[in-house]
Amino acid sequence: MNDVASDGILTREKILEAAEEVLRRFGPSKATVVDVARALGVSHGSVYRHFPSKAALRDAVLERWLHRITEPLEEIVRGRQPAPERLRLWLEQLMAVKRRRALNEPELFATYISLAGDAREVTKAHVDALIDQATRIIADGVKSGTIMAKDAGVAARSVFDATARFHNPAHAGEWADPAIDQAFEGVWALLKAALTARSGPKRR
Amino acid sequence: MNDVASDGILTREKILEAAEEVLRRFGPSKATVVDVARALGVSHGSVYRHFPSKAALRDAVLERWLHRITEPLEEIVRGRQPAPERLRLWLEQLMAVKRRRALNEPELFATYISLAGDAREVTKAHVDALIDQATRIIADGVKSGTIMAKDAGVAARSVFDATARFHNPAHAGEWADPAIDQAFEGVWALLKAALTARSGPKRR
DNA sequence: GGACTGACAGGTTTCAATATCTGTCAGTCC
DNA sequence: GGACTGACAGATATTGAAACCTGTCAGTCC
Repeated sequence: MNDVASDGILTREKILEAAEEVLRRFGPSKATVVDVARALGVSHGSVYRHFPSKAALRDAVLERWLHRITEPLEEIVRGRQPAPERLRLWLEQLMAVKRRRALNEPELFATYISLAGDAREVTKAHVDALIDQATRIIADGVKSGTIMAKDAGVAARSVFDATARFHNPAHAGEWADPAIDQAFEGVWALLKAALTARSGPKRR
Repeated sequence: MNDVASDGILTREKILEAAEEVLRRFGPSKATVVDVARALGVSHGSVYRHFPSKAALRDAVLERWLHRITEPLEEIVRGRQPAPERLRLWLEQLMAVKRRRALNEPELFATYISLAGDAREVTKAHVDALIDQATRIIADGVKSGTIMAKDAGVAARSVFDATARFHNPAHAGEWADPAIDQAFEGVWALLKAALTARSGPKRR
C-alpha cells in the first residue's frame, strides 16, 4: 500500500495544503493528524517526519493563512496616496479581509481565535507584521510632512490598538452590527485629527 | 419544613444576594437555580415566583454587579478637574476596576463575558451608561473650551471604542501583559491630541 | 388567599466504559 | 539507506445511560 497523494513525494507544502483543507472542513476541535494523513493516502507517522507535533502543523497552516492577509496589504503600503489616506485605505482593507474571512472561512477563523489562547507566537508575529506595515505608512507621512508623530512605530501601534474593535477577532461578534461602520468613522476622525494636527506642545 | 433564609420573608433582594454568592462560587456554567434555592433554605419553585427564568435572575445579578462599577465612577464625572484630565482619570479608574474584578472575581467576570454572547441587553445598558458618563465629561470640556468636539456623544463613543482593548472583557487575557500600560499611553496621547487640538479644518 | 412546596415532563449535564488520537520507534520496502 | 509503515503506550475524545436541572402547577399550610 503505497500511494503518497497524487504523485509520490510527500512534501511539507502538500501536507500544509491537506491540513488546511482538513481544518477548513472539520474545524479546530475535530481535525486530527490522522485525518490529514488519510487525505494524503499516507500513514500519520509520515506526517510526523515533517512536523514535530500537531501544534506545529496547525501553527504552520495558520502562518500561511495569515500571510495571505498581510501580503495583499503590501500593495497599499507601497501606494502613492498621501500617507493619511493610505493609512485609512490600509485599515479599511484590513477590516474588510478580516470580516470576509470570518464569514467565509469560519472554521479557520475559529482556529485563529483559539490560537490566541494557546500558542501566541504565530499571532504575535502576524500583529508585528501588520504594525510594521502601519509604521512604514506613518513614517512615510512623517517624512513628507502629512503626518505628525514623534515615533512612527509607537503611533502605528497606537492606531492598531485604537482600532482593535474593528479588526481584532475577539470582536468578530460585533461586526454584524450595522453601526460598526459609523463607530469606525468616529474613531478614525479622532485618529486622523491626532495624526494631522498642527503640532507643538499644548498651550494653555 | 419552612425556614425561608434567616428571617422568614423571601425578597427579590435576598434572592439576588444569594444568587450572586452562588455565581461567585460555582461560576456561570455550574450555578443552578436549585443551588440558589438551597442557599436560601427554600424550594426552587419559590425563586420562580420572583424571577420568570434563570436567565432573568442571572441578568438581574449582573445588572447589580455592573451598577457597582458605574456608580463609583460618577464621583469622577462630577469632579472639578479640567475635562481632559477628568476623562483620563475616568478611563484609568474604569480600567482599574475591570482589571481588579477580572482578578478577584473571576467567576462573575466569566459570567459577564459569557453574557455578551447571550442576552446583550444588560451589557448594552452598561455600555450606554458608561458612554453617557464620558459624554458628560466631554460636553463639560466643550463648554469650558478645554475640549474640541462637534458632538460630545459621538466623541465619547469613539473614545470608548478606541480604548476597548483596555477595558473590554474580550481583551482581559491581554491585561496581564506588562506592555499594556505603555500601549494605553500611546492611545491616550492620540486621543488627547485629537480632543485638545486647536481645531479648524486641515489646511495644507 | 397568597406564599410556598414538591412532584413532574422534557431537556441538558455528568460519568464511566469504549474508541480514537498523539507521538514514538523498530522494522519494511524500494 | 532513507522514506514510509504499523503496532504500541499513554492521553484525549466520544457515547449512551443515569442523574440532575428547568420551568410548571395543583395542592398545602399558615
